[in-house]
Amino acid sequence: MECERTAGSRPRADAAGDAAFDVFARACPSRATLEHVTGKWGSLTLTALHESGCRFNELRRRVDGVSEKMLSQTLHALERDGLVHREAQLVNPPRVDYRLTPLGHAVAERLLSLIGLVEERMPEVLSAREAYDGRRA
Amino acid sequence: MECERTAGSRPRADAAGDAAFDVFARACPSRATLEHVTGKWGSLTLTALHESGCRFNELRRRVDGVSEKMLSQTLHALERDGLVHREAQLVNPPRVDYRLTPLGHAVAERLLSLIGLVEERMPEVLSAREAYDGRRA
DNA sequence: CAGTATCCTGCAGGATACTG
DNA sequence: CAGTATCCTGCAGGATACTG
Repeated sequence: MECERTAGSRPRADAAGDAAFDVFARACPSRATLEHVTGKWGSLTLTALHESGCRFNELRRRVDGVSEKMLSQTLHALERDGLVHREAQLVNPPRVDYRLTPLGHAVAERLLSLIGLVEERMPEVLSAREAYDGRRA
Repeated sequence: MECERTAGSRPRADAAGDAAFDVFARACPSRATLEHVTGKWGSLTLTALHESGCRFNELRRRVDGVSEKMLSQTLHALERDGLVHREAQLVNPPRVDYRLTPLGHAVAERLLSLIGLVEERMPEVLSAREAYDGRRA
């Protein structure tokens, strides 16, 4: 599943006369998934669900600051990519549980490894920032 | 360097009367670095420089689709965070070389590990998408 | 409870022009 | 070559209201 990960790489429209054809749609599909995973709400949702599955409103509380709209949208994207499993019980009031799929857990682990590294090394980052700002002031 | 990673978590302004004080500035600083690293241009720049350091315009060619403005902005953010080292030679025409710092390489490796996983497992993602779209159509 | 539907706006980031 | 400065616009995403 290797392909150009470059974002703007627009494969030239070699079939002529298809001006309306969305060349971006042909861009590497893994980029979209990566954006779902690393985006602000996606990464927070993934790490929250990595701890344990839960219901919609509980998730809203765990992912502090997320709106209903964005959480719903994020969950749909992650479910569509096969990272999140949604299980709705047909009861009243409705009860819907979300949890990560095995793939979702695997992705969350790599993501947490990256996050962990950055957090560990924040002292270095912070002093680099001071040095950088000092050079300009 | 552990702290709440939740994005909207706004520590309540406990010191009264500082309405103008930017509470967001107190949010976890690692989140900003994470966004520089995982953002569209940040991730592309990091992986490009991980292969080898290079000059500005060479980098522009490697990171296909990036504008001068965004590449410049991205490099400043990564340099400020201590992930990229910038070395300018005072010659004419100017020559500036960019390369990753040791921290930059460490971060790039974890990032590439995440990207690699997602690319490996794209067949699963793609079939999950088909299933999801099928359920709705 | 678990969402969807609308409206609206700030700002990321593209296009373009200019510079040491 | 290696950038900076301006202008401008699409759209991510917040606020608000509504629903099965």
